[in-house]
Amino acid sequence: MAPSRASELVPILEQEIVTGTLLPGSRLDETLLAARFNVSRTPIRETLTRLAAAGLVEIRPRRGAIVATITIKDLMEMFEVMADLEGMCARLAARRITPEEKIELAAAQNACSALVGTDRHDDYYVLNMTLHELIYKASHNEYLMKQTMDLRMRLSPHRRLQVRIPGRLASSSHEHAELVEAILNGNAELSERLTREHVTIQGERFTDFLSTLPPHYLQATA
Amino acid sequence: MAPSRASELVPILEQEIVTGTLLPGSRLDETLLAARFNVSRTPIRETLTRLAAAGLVEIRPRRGAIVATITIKDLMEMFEVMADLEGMCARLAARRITPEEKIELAAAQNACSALVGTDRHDDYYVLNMTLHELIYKASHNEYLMKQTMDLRMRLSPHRRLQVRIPGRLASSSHEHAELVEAILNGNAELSERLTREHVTIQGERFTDFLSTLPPHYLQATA
DNA sequence: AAATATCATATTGTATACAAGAAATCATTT
DNA sequence: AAATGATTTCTTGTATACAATATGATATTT
Repeated sequence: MAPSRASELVPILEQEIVTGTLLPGSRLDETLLAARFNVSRTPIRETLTRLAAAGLVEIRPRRGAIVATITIKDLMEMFEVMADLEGMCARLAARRITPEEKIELAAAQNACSALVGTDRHDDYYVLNMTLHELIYKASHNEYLMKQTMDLRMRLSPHRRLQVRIPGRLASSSHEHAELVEAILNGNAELSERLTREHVTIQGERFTDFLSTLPPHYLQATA
Repeated sequence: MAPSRASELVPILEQEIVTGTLLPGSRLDETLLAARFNVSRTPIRETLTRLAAAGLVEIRPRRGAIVATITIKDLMEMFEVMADLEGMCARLAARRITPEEKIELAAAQNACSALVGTDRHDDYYVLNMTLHELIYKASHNEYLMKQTMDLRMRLSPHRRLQVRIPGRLASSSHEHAELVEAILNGNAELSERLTREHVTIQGERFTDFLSTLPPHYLQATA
């Protein structure tokens, strides 16, 4: 069955927004997009509607669509929820992880820690993502996994804001090691707590984070 | 600014799905809906796309839209996440509730408990909803509130399945009293735990719940 | 008679045409 | 020269027309 054009376009634009090729605030002109993909405006509109539902695009009535912007307030609220969702994943993973998944998780942790001290930040980013996704999966709750990955996707256009903190990679890796051990040991409470602390931006790190924000994040909600 | 026809139709169909006027599995014929609302198929399609993104409608490529069905597995997973989201709301509410919100919460709790022992189940349902929403609001995390209410909405077409358990109303009210007290006392950990236990279907109640399910919930994912 | 293949019908997905509202430009006034 | 108002242009939102696929009915074969 041939998929509709609209459903083919969703992941393309999604990717461009998530990776930052299309920056928050960019206008998404229906006619231009239609010309670019050689389709009419109809499937473009459907694509934009879907991306809007995922929170990646903002549709302002009669005023067109833009890549979703976000305020510092939104960002803080989403990180707060992200910490809990990931915490829940870890808690359930500690209870439900299978022997096969344990092996995968341990392998991912080793691959990750092997990159500490190197400058291969992009590789680390990918492996880090894999590690976290293995934990989501081990929760054996697909709905939770989807919600968590959706929020992660929605945050990702803004993620690079927090990558720059010096020494973060090393300490992050150490936190991972502890967490993976807790999950492998089946310690649900500890796994949840470690994850929340790992994801939460707290104390001085939070001030550092705020200071790196471009000013437009501080303006009021659109 | 005149809102678009599509955005007007979303809450109408949403309501009909949530209240069960449109039952899970019902076909949503574009032409029929267009005739019913005196619009063309275009805004109908946009409406259906939006409802699909919210999980209330299932769009099967080239095969039309139906009111979303759900399997027992989906239902269990969603309830599990719901327990955590509401727990998080309660935890944050205990920390952040304002004096004004405390007064509202106490009032809602009193109104709720006043109905225990009566047969006004519909009124109780509404007040119960209000009480829970006050807690969401007191979390002072709008994103969390929205996510929680979205999931609640998505579950509501299937909610009446669990209402029937005898004595549930009384014990539910007692749990509320404890919870409200914990929030008013600022006891975050206790508030979270009580909420999770309140929302989670466990032990014998779970078996009761399963036994009330119509058989089609047990079939494999579509 | 049951099963399969073929054809007709109906419904979805896309393109285009049209209508209505917002933004931009230009002229006019102070 | 700046500000305000009217007009034009451009973009979105809706309707309709067309194309492509799935469903259902009919006929044919075993």
